[in-house]
Amino acid sequence: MLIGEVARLSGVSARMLRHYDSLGLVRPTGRTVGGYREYTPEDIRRIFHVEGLRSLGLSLRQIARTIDDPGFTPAALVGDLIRKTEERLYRERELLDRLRKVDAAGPAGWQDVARIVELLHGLGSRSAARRQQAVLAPAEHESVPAELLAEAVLTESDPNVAGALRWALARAGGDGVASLASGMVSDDVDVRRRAVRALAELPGDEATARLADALGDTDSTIRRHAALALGARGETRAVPTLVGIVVEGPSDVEAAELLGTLARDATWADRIMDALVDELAAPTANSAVRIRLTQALAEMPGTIALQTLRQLAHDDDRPVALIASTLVNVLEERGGDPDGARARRDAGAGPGA
Amino acid sequence: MLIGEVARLSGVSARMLRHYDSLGLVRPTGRTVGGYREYTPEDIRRIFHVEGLRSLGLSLRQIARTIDDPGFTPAALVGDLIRKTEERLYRERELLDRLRKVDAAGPAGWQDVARIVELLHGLGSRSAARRQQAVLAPAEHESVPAELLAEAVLTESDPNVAGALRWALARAGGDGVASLASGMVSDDVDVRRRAVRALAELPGDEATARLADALGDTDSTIRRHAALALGARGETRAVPTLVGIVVEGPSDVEAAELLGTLARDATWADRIMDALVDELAAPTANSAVRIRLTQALAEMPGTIALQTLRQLAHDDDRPVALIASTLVNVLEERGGDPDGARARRDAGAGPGA
DNA sequence: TTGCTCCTCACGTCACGTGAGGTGGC
DNA sequence: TTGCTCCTCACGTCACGTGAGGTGGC
Repeated sequence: MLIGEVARLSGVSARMLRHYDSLGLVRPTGRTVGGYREYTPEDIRRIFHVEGLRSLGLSLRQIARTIDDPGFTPAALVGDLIRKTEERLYRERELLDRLRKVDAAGPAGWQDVARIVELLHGLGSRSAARRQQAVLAPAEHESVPAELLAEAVLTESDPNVAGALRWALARAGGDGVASLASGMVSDDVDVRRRAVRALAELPGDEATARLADALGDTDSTIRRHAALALGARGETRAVPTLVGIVVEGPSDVEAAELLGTLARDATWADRIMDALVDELAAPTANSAVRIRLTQALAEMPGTIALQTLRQLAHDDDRPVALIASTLVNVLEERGGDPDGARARRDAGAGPGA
Repeated sequence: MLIGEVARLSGVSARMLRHYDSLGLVRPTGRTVGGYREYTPEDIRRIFHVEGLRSLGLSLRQIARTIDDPGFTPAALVGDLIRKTEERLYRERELLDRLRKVDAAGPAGWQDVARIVELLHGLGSRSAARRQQAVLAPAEHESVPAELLAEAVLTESDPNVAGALRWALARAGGDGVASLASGMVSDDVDVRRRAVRALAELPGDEATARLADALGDTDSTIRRHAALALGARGETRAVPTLVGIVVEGPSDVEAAELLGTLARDATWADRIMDALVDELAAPTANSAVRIRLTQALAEMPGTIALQTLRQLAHDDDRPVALIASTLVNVLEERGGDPDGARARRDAGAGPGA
């Protein structure tokens, strides 16, 4: 069979068949009188053998060795090819990830592209200092794609870098909310915690809505961050969780202050007072809890908590009674002072003490 | 800054920096009196810009265009790079899959490797005829890795090719059981059906154990195949499912014959009779079901079903009574004929009719 | 004078595609 | 004689590494 027909049959170009010949990989058994290569069926089988090995990624030189060198067994080389392929696969995946991030950022020109790549490179560094630098380096006028920052903040474990990322994200406006929202549904509680902290620093209704969702999270730290951020935005949805924070302890002062501010609305003043009084009467409330609740009462605006504090001044729990009576004195002295903060401080005991 | 220091700083070899220069990509702003390239900080920024674009897979020529041609915007090229990368990724995955299959087959020499690749290629063909040919082609003496056949049988939708694969798998011995077992836990019911049919044709205790597991499958077709195969192996575990097959209809004749064979064991004869009689009395049993059960009684060895059939000859359901009385006559004539099959055939009515 | 750095020029890599220029068989 | 197939030789691809042979600055 002449080279053209063999090429058609095997799918290997005539050029490559001549190349195989010159390398000694597949030498046609005969030649015609005119010098044409003549392939026997056995030669053709050999071509398919070679193509089979090539489809595994062997180079022509390696295939030549498989034929010439009987000691060259498959085991080691196949293992090596697997490792090499896995590595290429990994690099291709990384490349694709980078390309997709660049594409998503919608760069206007190649200068933008290079900047995004540089940022990605910096954010991907194993050194926290480099990551920090990558976040802080871009000049004022350079717009950094918020999505990239959002994605980075979800995986950043270093607190300083995370802080820088949240700061940069907030400065970039509300664009990262969608990415953070996807972090809020992660199975990884750490990712959700990072997401809620970043959302807390983002402006806008969209961020507020996500924070409201976070009030239903299974993790108490996440609920706490969400409630404090919502409270600071005047969102009364956070009230039950804020009361819970006062009960539990961590961030109770901040929560109490926010409850005081929210209680300037008359409707909510009643509800908040009711909630605090309920918690004071709860059978599970120990002394420390009741002290925190008493101190929180002092944050209520005007004198709406005065009546309750007077009753607490006669409480069976001595520390509670002492703090309550001090707060009563201060409140009575000040009269209608709408800001209870000074009153509480004057009561002497720090919160949670 | 001279080229050596730039190379150290940027990680780009001096050779490549000279190459960039010759391509016009990054021309150092100056030269020393001695002719040494001198790079300014701006030149170095440019090098990083180029490296950034290179990390996205742009060729040096493409990067040159991004610099020279202001109309050459990122959008189209980045999209194109993404597509190309996805395609390479796909091909690398396919290659890795092939390599792993070859590795798992543990070929002794390169001839084996080439044969396995050829088999994989054939099995992966879109043409059913080619797949068929790939299964049937290997010569008698060539050992085909059973795992590959097992994996192929799990995805083969063409019934002829699937039959050829099961045949080849059975011929290859019990080696494919592990792969088929992994198919038995697939979420895809079709995969499990293919697996059970292949297991049914494999010899050995391991295959038997997997078939026994399949009796608990949620799919009735799978339970049926498993029970029929187990029954044929004399496995009494299949009895409840075999009785169920008689009730349901499809393959009832085969199930009845297997129950007859299993009933040669005295202990099981009682249990099988009890089960059939229970089903005859079940309130859900309609006429067709009771006809099938009656015919199954004729498969019981000796005359153990004679008493029950005599009662059924007076059944309120006319067709049941007719078939039962015919079967009674035949059984009485034949006396202790241990094989009930002839008796049932003599009763005239086909099963399920 | 001795290292060191730099210079230019040029070959090799690897699996091909694509000619150029020429020839054999119907 | 005209197409068609085949022949050999050789260049180009792409991003480099690695010399060879030579020179400038401490």
